[in-house]
Amino acid sequence: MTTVLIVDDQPLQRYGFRILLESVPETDVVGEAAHGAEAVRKAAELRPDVVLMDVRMPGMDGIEATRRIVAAGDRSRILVLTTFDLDEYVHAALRAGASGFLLKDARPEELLAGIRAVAAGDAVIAPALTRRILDEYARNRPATGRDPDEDPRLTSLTDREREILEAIGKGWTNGEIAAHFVLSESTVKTHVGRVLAKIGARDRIQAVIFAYDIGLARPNAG
Amino acid sequence: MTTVLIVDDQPLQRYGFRILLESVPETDVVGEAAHGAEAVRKAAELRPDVVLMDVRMPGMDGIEATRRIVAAGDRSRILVLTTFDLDEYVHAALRAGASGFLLKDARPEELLAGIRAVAAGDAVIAPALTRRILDEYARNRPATGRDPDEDPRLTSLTDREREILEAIGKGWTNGEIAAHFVLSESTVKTHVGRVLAKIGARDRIQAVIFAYDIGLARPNAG
DNA sequence: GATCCGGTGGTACCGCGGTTCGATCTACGC
DNA sequence: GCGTAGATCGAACCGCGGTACCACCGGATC
Repeated sequence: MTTVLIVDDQPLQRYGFRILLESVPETDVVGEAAHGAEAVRKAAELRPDVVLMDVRMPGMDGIEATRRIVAAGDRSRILVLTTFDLDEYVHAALRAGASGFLLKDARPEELLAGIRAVAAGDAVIAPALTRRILDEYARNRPATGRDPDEDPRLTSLTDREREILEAIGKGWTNGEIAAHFVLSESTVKTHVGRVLAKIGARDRIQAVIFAYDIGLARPNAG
Repeated sequence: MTTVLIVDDQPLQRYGFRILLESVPETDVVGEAAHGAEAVRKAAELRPDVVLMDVRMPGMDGIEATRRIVAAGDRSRILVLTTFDLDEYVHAALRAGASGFLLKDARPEELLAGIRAVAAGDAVIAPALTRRILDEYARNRPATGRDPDEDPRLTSLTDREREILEAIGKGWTNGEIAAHFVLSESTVKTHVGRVLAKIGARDRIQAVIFAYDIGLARPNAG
């Protein structure tokens, strides 16, 4: 049984959520809140498994409320809901510690599945938003300051050589690189040799260090 | 109607997917491939809306195949499927240009929903994986405030071995390490061998990466 | 057609890296 | 005194890494 706190400034909207959640046996609505401050208070008091959080609310908005609930250390998971898929909302909500972000035009089953996932400790994001987040993520992870592309020693590398350098940075042997890119080991050696020459490294170990220094490789904590 | 190309080296797995996809009216299986190379060829030939791509395959794997199909500029969307939720796979697949990443233990409805989303240009990720991606995305790199001393794999090292590991992290050769500490190269080799064994690295390159991961070595910007 | 570049592939060679055997020496604890 | 752990050194061995040199192909450019 998953306990849920519904946070939305519109009574009708809260009513709709309540009806939906009470129509299935696995969720139990333990409270409602009409604005951020009330949400923070009730979250601390009711300790729900999941908080369904609207973004736009008078007074304290859903983002700030999310931040405070997360900061309070309660184990409640926050599932943010909004009508608008503005990037700022998504960014802010996730930064604030939300476990999920769905649009209000989601189908009922999607919302229920989202609550299930969030309650289980997983995360959900509306597919339409996932696209944009992934684009950013795949493009070498968010904003860590330095952009590898800017390094002059990298601009001289061809696309393939850059891929090879990344592989070296992962600690792969020539054989592993060959297997991964489906090349012969000879070809890999040729590429590696050119990479080393271009970036001014005497061996692949210096190349690994180079990759970390310019941010092409990143420490993998934990 | 969404056209789908099924890529998996296991015929039984392909069969299962085909049965599932043919059980609903909205998807149409237009082809199958048993390995990466065939996938690339058939994707170019059949131009499916969605490619269901297995990761682990003999010869060219799913990651490389994804990269090539995306690079070819076909509008096919790739939905990567795997049994293992290794971060390495997820990273690689997304960087390769996949639009989605699901685990094979997904329920049939989830897979169908994923195909729907991907075909619509959205992206999907298994909730269990989304959690980790968001963690990385949301916390904008927490300044690696890790203390090397805390790592249990380091406590087993003697003082000398720890010095050696630091030297390895700097990219020094055995000869350079010997010169710096005024030792014979044989001794350095002995130490290095023990360090590798203790931290579980197969060669000094893995040791360098290890040193960066635990914060013993730090990227040197510029 | 000629040329250049990037990617791919092969052979041959050599040295470093890593392992596996040893071995001696010191410091410390029982 | 004895045992142990750590540091030091050596010989021999093998494989991977790196270099040198050459070759072929496809596409872009001249």
